[in-house]
Amino acid sequence: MTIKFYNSLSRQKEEFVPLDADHIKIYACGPTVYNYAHIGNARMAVVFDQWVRLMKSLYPKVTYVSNITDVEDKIMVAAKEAGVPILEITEKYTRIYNEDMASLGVNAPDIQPKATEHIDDMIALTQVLIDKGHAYAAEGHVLFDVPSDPSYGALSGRSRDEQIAGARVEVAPYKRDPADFVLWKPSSDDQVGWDSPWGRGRPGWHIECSAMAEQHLGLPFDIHGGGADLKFPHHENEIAQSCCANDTATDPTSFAKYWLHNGFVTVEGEKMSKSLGNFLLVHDVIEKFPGPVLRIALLMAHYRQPLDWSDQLLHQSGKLYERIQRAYEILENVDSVRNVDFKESVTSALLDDLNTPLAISRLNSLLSSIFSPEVDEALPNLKGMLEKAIEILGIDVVKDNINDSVSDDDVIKIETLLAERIEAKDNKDYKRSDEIRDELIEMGIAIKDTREGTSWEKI
RNA sequence: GGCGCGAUGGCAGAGUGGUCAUGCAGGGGACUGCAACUCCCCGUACAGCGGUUCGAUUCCGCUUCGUGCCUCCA
Repeated sequence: MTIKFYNSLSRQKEEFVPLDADHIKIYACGPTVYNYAHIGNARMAVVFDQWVRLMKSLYPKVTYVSNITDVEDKIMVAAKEAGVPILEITEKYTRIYNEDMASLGVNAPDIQPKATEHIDDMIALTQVLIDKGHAYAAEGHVLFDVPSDPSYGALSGRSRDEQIAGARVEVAPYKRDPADFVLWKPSSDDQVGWDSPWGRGRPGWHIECSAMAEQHLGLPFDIHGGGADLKFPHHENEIAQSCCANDTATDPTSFAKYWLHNGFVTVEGEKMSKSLGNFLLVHDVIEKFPGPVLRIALLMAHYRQPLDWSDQLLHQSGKLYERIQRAYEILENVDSVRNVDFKESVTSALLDDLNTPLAISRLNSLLSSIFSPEVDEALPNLKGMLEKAIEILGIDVVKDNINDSVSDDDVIKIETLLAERIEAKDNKDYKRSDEIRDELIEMGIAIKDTREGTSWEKI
């Protein structure tokens, strides 16, 4: 019952050994809230929700922290464009993010800290770095002194020389070293800012996660995660800040022991990103597809692999979701028995670096067994296995209440037509019965004949 | 330019040194008046070239192609 995963820091698959098996601590970098979340943002949320579900099924206590970045230059731009206060933007999109993720079956993090509520912590951490000679103030900025960190580059596997060679941005004149990054920057009067020992300003991006992770989890903690594009520079810089502040710069694991990174969602092979403009908003997609279908789609590929978003992916996910719903209908009056064959279970697939594609294939076999059980006596066990699988995969199986949206008048009309159709069928007047079916389809109603009679459903 | 990842049947996507992935799509059949659902059957997939091996899709090397990070990005 041990978890294995690919640790980005060691670049190999390892067995997860908790720092404290009685309390697992996980941090994952959350979104910057200035717009609707796109599918790529959702992948991060679903992947780490999946990790946390697995962890919570194995350990007595798990604390999952995932932040909201609510101070950032892009937010300031968005607020200015909309002509509203920053808070209005950040509150709106934080709420929408949480609602959208909930519709995908993502449980809220145990703690969801906001950057603006930790400015003091960031200032304090920045001061410590200055005091210890790892940071310096210059022209209202405070910069992290990268050459002062002997382990810098441990996560991303880059030497400083490589970065300089590849530097595509002009180096600010106040930087001592081109690789130095901002911990604190000055704000003009019309920009959001806080008072600090270095004047009125705002934090750089990386410092917030160092501050919030330490504040809420303590150091070191077990697992730190996020999207693969955060590995460098964001995560690299977090390690530098936290380890240097704690005089443990030579040991990158003194911040977080393991690092997990999810791959990207792509569209026609290219990364879905805001800059390319090829992104789809979760908010829009859930208008057309149930949340669980999106979640299944996001779990179709292994979390470290790219996931190509397409209509066919959604179609396939939708089919699986229908099969799950059908299985629940079949099992409606069966008592479940929780007695899982662990070796071949969905959970055991997840233990191996969160192999969701394998888990889904096992779910499919399970569904087949439910549709055609060797003996009916097997059903209670199968139901138990299904419930366990669905629970750990976070798939909300909701009975379609879509028929509720049909008006009472229409229901009467439908029932009348169905009664007429049964009569026609009894008289072997199949021409008439097919006509009735066509009429219903025109009304947007699909029917199906079962042993128990005819059921109908809004399309 | 530096560092990294990937290449599996029409599509998606696991996995393995030597017998099965799985799903979607497609074809055939069973069931049903017909549909739908469900069930059964059907495709000699592992980029190319070398090497290691009794044996490689799986290990090693090279080539080609694709893609990611190095700039805000999950």
